[in-house]
Amino acid sequence: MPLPKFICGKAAEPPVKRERRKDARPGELLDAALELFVDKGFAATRAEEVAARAGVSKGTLFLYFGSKEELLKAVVRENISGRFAEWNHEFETFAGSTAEMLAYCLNTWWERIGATKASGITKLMIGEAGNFPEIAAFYQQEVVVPAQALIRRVLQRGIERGEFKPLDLDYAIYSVIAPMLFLMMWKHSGGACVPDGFELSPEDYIRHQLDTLLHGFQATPSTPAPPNGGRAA
Amino acid sequence: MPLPKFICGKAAEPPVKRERRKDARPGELLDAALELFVDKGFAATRAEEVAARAGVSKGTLFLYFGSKEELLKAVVRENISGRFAEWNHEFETFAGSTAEMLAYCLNTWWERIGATKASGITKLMIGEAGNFPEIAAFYQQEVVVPAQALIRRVLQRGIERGEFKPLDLDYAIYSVIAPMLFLMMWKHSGGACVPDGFELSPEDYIRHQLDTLLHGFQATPSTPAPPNGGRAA
Amino acid sequence: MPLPKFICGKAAEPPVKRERRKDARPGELLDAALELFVDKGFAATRAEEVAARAGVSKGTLFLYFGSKEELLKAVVRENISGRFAEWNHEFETFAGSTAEMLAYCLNTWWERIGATKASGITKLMIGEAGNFPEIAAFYQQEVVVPAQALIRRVLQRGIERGEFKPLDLDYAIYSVIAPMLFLMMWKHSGGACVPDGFELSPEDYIRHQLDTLLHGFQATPSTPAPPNGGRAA
Amino acid sequence: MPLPKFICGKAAEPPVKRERRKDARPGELLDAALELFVDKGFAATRAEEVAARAGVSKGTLFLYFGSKEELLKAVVRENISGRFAEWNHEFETFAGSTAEMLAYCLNTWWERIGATKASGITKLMIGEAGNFPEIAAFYQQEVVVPAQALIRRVLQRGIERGEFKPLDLDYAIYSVIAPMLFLMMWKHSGGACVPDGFELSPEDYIRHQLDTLLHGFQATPSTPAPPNGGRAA
DNA sequence: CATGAATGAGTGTTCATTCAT
DNA sequence: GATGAATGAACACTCATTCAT
Repeated sequence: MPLPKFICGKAAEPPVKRERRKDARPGELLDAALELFVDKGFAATRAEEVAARAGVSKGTLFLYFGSKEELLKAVVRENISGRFAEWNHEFETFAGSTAEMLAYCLNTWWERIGATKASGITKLMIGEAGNFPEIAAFYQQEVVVPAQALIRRVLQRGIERGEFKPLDLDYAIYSVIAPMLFLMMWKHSGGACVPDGFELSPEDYIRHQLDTLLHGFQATPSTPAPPNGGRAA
Repeated sequence: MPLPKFICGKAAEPPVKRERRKDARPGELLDAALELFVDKGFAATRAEEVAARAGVSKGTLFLYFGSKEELLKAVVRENISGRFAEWNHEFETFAGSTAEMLAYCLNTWWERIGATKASGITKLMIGEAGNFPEIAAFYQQEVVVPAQALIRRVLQRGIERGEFKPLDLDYAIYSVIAPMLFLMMWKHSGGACVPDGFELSPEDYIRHQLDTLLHGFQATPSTPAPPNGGRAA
Repeated sequence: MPLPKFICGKAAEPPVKRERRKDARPGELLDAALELFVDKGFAATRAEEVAARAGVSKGTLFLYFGSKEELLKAVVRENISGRFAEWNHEFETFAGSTAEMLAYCLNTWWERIGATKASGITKLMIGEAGNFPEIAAFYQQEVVVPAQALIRRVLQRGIERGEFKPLDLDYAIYSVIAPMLFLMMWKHSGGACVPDGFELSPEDYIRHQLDTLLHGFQATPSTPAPPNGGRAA
Repeated sequence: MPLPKFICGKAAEPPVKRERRKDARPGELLDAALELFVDKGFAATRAEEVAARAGVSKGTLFLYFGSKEELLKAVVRENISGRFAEWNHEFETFAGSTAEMLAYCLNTWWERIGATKASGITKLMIGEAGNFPEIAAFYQQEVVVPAQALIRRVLQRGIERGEFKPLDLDYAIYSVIAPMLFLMMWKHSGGACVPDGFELSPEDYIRHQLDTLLHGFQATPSTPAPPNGGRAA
């Protein structure tokens, strides 16, 4: 029933270069998966596409990852683990002012995460958390919680050193996080958050946000808070 | 096989939601679809689930919507149409200060959109924009662009009336949008943006953000801008 | 992307007669499955083949049976349940000699089970018991145990009534069962037990076996064989 | 690579199963395959499992056997070759009574086949004959036919020597075969023929069957049963 | 010779979509 | 109109087989 293999007049088609690079595969697959999952969503990405983009066959994918879901988990782990340990250390030994610290924090985040493919993970998680509670929990515990803890510590430091006014940390934290979230959505939401053609310099945006944030955080012992600044009813 | 529903002679039986008015069907389907699409993602939601939640059969869904994709489009359109026309009008005739206007703007947005299921659409679009460029374009044009225009107009008014300092609008806009985006993700990201147990009062959060924003926007009445405000290196 | 359906010059091919006979389906599928499972083994039978033989599409199969394994379970149940209840009753009220009873037993078994497709189930179970312990247990409990109990009761009766000599029932039972097993293998083993062309009359074989069995069972070796020793009609 | 077989000068060193002699490979693979095929069926056994059990890699299996099917064929052939030649000889020169001969026959069969893994082949063939007609034919010709011929010859001898009454050999043969078949199914059917916990002594069972058989076969209707009929030692 | 990474045809299962009732 | 039985294309995953090392 199967047609003869070399029926076409051409020469015997090169018999499928079977490379052999066991160690390189998983990484390539994870990269391919990250990109496709972020672009098209988990459910809409076919396992075979991932394999193809990594330059291997479908079977090979399952040689390294037991299932598509395992692949997703691995993608999340791969792009996250260890980031915060390193980061926390940097901040424990930071010498400058807390304003500088916050600036360093955001800029570094952009460089290391925001500007890289890793930032797509957040979008991915937003879309799939509902279907994969296990992965969502993992992400939350490995990323969300440490990230917030880190920011909280920075702001706390500012308050303790008298650089920042007494802040309601539970809210202030999200003043810091929201802009980062925004940047990631700008990059990955396909226009669902920012009009397509919009030119945005993330670095400028971050600088801008820092201005605003620090302006709001700063102690300003002299200037009394505006009587009731534009506060909404 | 199922017994007739009202076989028992007794009286009781409250108005029984009537047979289900024909005309209401599409709306119920759209509601069901919105909820499920937001919860589980488009691809992971089965057409039959939507139908079941709307209390109709699978076939009926396709009677009203030619395909699952059409249903998605309709969901997006349904939850957006006309919002901005109404809104724009309100703001053209707004009398108070621009600070009040911005406050009104955010609070109203929360009431009418943020707090409702409609806010899930944004999450939905973020996840599916990549797979449905047509819908993404539609959403952008019908929602994202008008929304930004509206905010831009508000900020512009503040500047023109001397209430706000000269702002770089292209960036300032996103200082307003980011917090709203954050609130929507807080509600819909299933813990991918905010730790699960975190208690947040959206109203307080908005008030907080307004404080910060207005503080930053305000036209330095007396105090000269700090030499180099907390700007980060 | 998919090619137009009716591109070929012919008239529009009859659009797939969609019959609609819900109640008939499961039975047809079970029959088809029994036959194929017995012929080719469970693992080597494709779900689609079963569906095709039942005249439905692959999807329809899974509409009625959650999985191929469920189908196997259903096949086993379908062809067994209730047989023994009925049978036991017949024997409780049996009036004749125990020799006649045993003859009736074997002959009836052949008519109702051995000669029908149901006899293939035994072969099926023999082959698949290792892979489906759950089904094997079910089969054992529903078929093997009751069958042996029934035969034991018959032999016991013979002994109690002085028709049979005192038998070691634990072994005697299998003298009765082995020939039946043999007949099933003859039918279903594809020549692995009996040479292919061998003509065997099951009825004659059973008569033969009965002769031998009764000869061996019968009490009073001194007494000349009864004029027509318990021979069954 | 494999060391010379008896290189070690010392005494101790029990044969240590040596590195694994090249020549032994196919045999080990055949043993492993037999066991797995019998336990799980042909289709449900993975080539890799067979290799693993034989202590070699998947690739090696295909070095010795062109395909899984070839392996099956080899398993069947391997466990059959020459058995009957040897056997036939033994019987041609048998000196005792035919009753003794039959007893010897069954007991020897149990020792050499029934009690060994080879008995699983029958079960295997029963299950797979349908899918591998070629193998089935081979098995039939190499095993089934000779086995029946042998038994036929024994019974014939009994008749010719006046030890047995005139038997309808076509049926009598199967009175001998059925119990052996039963024993194999008892061992290999996973409870599909005999309830799981049932304790059966094959030797006792065979003795029992011999009694019955000889009782039925024996000539001399007038003569009371011989003091110790053809009973086997 | 032996290995095990790589392949891809094959199969169970799902689900959007159709259509006879 | 409404229904839900039926369909079949699509996809995750398996595993016999190949072949570079």
